[in-house]
Amino acid sequence: MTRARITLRDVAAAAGVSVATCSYVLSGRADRTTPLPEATRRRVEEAARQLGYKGNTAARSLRRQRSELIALVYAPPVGPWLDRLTLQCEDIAAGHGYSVIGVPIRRLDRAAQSLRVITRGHVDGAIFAPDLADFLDLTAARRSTRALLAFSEHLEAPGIDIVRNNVREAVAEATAYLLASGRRRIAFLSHAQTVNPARSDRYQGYLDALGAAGVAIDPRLVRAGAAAREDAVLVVRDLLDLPDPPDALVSESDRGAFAALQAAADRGVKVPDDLAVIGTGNTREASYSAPPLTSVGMYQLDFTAIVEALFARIDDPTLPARQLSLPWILNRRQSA
Amino acid sequence: MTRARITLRDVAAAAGVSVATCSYVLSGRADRTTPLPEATRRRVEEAARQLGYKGNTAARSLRRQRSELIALVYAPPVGPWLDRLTLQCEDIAAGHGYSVIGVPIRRLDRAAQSLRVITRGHVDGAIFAPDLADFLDLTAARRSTRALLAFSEHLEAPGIDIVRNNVREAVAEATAYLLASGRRRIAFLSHAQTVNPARSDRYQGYLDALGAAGVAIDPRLVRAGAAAREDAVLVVRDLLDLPDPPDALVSESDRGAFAALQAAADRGVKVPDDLAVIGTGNTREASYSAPPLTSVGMYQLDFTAIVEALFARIDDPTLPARQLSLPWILNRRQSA
DNA sequence: TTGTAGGCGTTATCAT
DNA sequence: ATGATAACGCCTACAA
Repeated sequence: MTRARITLRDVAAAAGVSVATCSYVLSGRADRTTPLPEATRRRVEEAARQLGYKGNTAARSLRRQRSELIALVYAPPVGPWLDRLTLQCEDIAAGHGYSVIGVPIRRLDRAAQSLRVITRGHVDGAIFAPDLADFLDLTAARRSTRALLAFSEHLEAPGIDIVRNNVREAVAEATAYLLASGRRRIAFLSHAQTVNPARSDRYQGYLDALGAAGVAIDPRLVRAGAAAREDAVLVVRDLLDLPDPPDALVSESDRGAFAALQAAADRGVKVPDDLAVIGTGNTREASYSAPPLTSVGMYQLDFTAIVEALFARIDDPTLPARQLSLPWILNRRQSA
Repeated sequence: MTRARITLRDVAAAAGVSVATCSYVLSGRADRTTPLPEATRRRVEEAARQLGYKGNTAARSLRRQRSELIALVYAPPVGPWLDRLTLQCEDIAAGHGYSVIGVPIRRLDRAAQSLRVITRGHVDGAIFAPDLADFLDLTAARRSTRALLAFSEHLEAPGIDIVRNNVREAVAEATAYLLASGRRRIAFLSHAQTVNPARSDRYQGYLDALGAAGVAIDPRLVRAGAAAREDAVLVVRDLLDLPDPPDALVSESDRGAFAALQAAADRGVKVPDDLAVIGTGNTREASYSAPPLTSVGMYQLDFTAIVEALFARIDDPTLPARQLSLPWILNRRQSA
């Protein structure tokens, strides 16, 4: 119980060889010209197993200048796609001898604290999930790690690989889809306090589609302040009580869309017949709502190339920054 | 860009003092008998700032035999309570100079891989969220870290602090609540393949309450196989189609309870009038369903004592294992 | 085929 | 009041 930690030296003593040999056997990817004889290798492995040798990450990191750890930075709550990303990260990381840790950012105003794991040099690389990198100061992180990769629509930073989701185009496509099905009074629901065209790709996409179709924008149909679900319900009720209510609604979030479904039920408005609803994010709950929510977002993704890009940069941090693409799509369900 | 990492030696050179002094100024909590003169301290701090000195965690860990990192191990998807736990962990950890990392266990069969962060000695301590510790082999983890704390109903392991939630008692209370409101045909819905009384505290709680009230168990009302939501809907529809259908339902998960709400809607059965529904877990969605779901689970928690217990054990791993308690309660909403 | 030795960057224990 | 210096445990070029 109180027995000291087993070190390489202990193993070496037990196996009757030098620590160097043990190191070669147990963790050596050293390109030795000649491999060790089977007998020695076995003796060392046996001794290590018997003693329960665990190695010491700190010592190894110090020596190798690598922690063999990558971080996945994200903002809860998360949906299925982050699950997939994590799983794939772990697989690919394992292939490189790396482990993956999660860094949940609960509150943006404490991000710096959460990111200490990165800024203090605990990890060799980090992946930033969507809707995060644009609001974070990554300079400290960039200096203290070998590789950074961010899902972001706008960020451009030297030495950081970026993944674009083409959110604006996807929302435009969704809006166009509503227009194509004959809807003309399409509302837009934002979770921000005020709708700032300059800051919202989603709103821009909405505008793009209406503009392209030559449909005038009715400012009364553009509503903000739908951050909390309760507020969103009130906002949508208000929309439905207009003398000329919307016949469709695009929400900047799935949460707002769920609120719209609820408000519609409250008012006896049928979805999708009287009101088509499209959410954004394609969260897990979208499949479960009544009716299931049509939502713009990622789906069925293969993140392999992205994770490999991170490892490529870990191997060679001087690589030119790359832009990768992972377009959002319209996931059609029953609400529109 | 390619400039080498700044080390203490660089700072020392710049400040014109020794590395020892720098170490003391920059990170020394050593209880020196006498504090350093203000002038020296300032000179060092200035030099460090100018050079952008970051420190090296690996070296520090190696020397101090501490990583100043704790892990929070959990199984997604997560609800609000894990958010709270994380937030409180981060606060308390920060007070101890520690950072928190998340270790999501996506699949139990790969847990060992995910747990390498712990078994390889990257962290000084780890907290295991509920429904995890009982299915994991913690021996490797226990040996490679200073402190372990697990939310678990049954686990008893030397040197691991345990938090009990009293799940069985809470489900019994919920069932008793249904009985008290006059329900007699109370169904039980399990997400397991078969209902194994020996392994399910929730089912045990259900049995306890029925037994105490002298209500006979109708085996037809006990259903398993409700793991996926779609399956659960079918199971509940089947229940509702019985000649003598249930007037209440206790689900082993909130997911199953949502399915019950949906199945009830499909069949025109009113909740809670014709069918009272109680879920388990008190997940975030419980507040959002129609009607909002009454659910047994944790709520409004203060994890301070728990996290502090972990740090106490980090400070002194020889502490006797403690049992802490954090009872589940019945969170009443509208479905029962 | 195996061992020796130097060093990764810090911190702690002495000296000075 | 400050500075040498020896670990911490591991990896690897080089020597034997």
